[in-house]
Amino acid sequence: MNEELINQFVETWGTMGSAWGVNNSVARVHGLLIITDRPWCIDEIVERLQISKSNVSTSLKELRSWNVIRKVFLPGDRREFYACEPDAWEMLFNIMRQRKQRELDPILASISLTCEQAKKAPSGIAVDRLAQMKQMLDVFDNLARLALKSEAQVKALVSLLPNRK
Amino acid sequence: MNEELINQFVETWGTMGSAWGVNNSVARVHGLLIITDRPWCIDEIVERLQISKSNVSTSLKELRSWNVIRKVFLPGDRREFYACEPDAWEMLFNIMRQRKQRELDPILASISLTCEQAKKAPSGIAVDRLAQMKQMLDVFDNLARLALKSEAQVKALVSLLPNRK
DNA sequence: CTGTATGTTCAGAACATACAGAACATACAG
DNA sequence: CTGTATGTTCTGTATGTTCTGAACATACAG
Repeated sequence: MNEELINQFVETWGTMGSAWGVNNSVARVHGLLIITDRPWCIDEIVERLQISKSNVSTSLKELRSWNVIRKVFLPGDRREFYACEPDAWEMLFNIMRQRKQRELDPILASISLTCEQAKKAPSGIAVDRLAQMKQMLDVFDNLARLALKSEAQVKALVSLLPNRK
Repeated sequence: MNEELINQFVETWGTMGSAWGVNNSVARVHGLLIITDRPWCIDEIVERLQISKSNVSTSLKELRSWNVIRKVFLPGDRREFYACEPDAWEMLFNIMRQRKQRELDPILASISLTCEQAKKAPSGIAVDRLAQMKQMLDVFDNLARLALKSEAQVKALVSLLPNRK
């Protein structure tokens, strides 16, 4: 078992999480499940990552809410194990779905409202600037919708992209 | 002057910032510059947003580092004014450029390294899972490269997207 | 039932971040 | 020069987040 490489990946994944607003512990647990590709139970994770059981429990709950891990029951074992979503793109889509819903949709609603009001208002504010922002967010919204509606096609499409030398 | 609508937008932009890992004050200042579309000096921002001068100064510095605002000198006024990048897409590209450089590139480098080592190693880790992750990050890298290399085309392309009803 | 294994929630400690105000730096007017 | 206007950096405090260990809940074996 190549402990050191696992650590490397887990810490990288943790760092990446931090950069994107995901708690470090949560991301490390996720990283562990990704890189080892086998089910882990809480106490094994506690032991492996040297963090408290409550922290692991909370992190797993968080990961479940993003639909990127699932419970696995091993026959003859009372403990609950967790394994990560096996398809990386599927994982990404699940995260996108959640983030769009939690973060993009409310913002878009709010900006649209402001935009509407601004058109009627006596003004003094940059109406077309505001419209530009709304338009940009709309584009994201549409891209996300398209991608999430046609997951298979997106997967196929990205595989056509030129590889960097 | 429509104070209330400005507040609405500024707070929304601040909230959005928080969701994407940008400090709330930084995002609010940015929002103010976006929505009013005219140059502001520090003390005006202090007065308008009711935050300290040091906070505004730091926030402006941060925004400058993302290349989304620029200094403006008004004739006959010693103060430094700031206005935001006038083109929303250009603003987005500038942010993408910075985030890619600061966050994606280092992660990609680290994962690539781990991936190489894993191929040679005695294993026990999920090599193909790791490769899948690397491949996904590569796709992002390529997409970002393409977009940033052909900004005009991207702007043209997104305008073709279907609008939501 | 009862005791043990397992998992979750809670409360406070440790840590990190954000912010205001003070101190400092700079540059210009007179 | 000197004093004032303007901006930046520093420092301590307040606020918020994360993490641990303990308390609590649940479920199963015997």
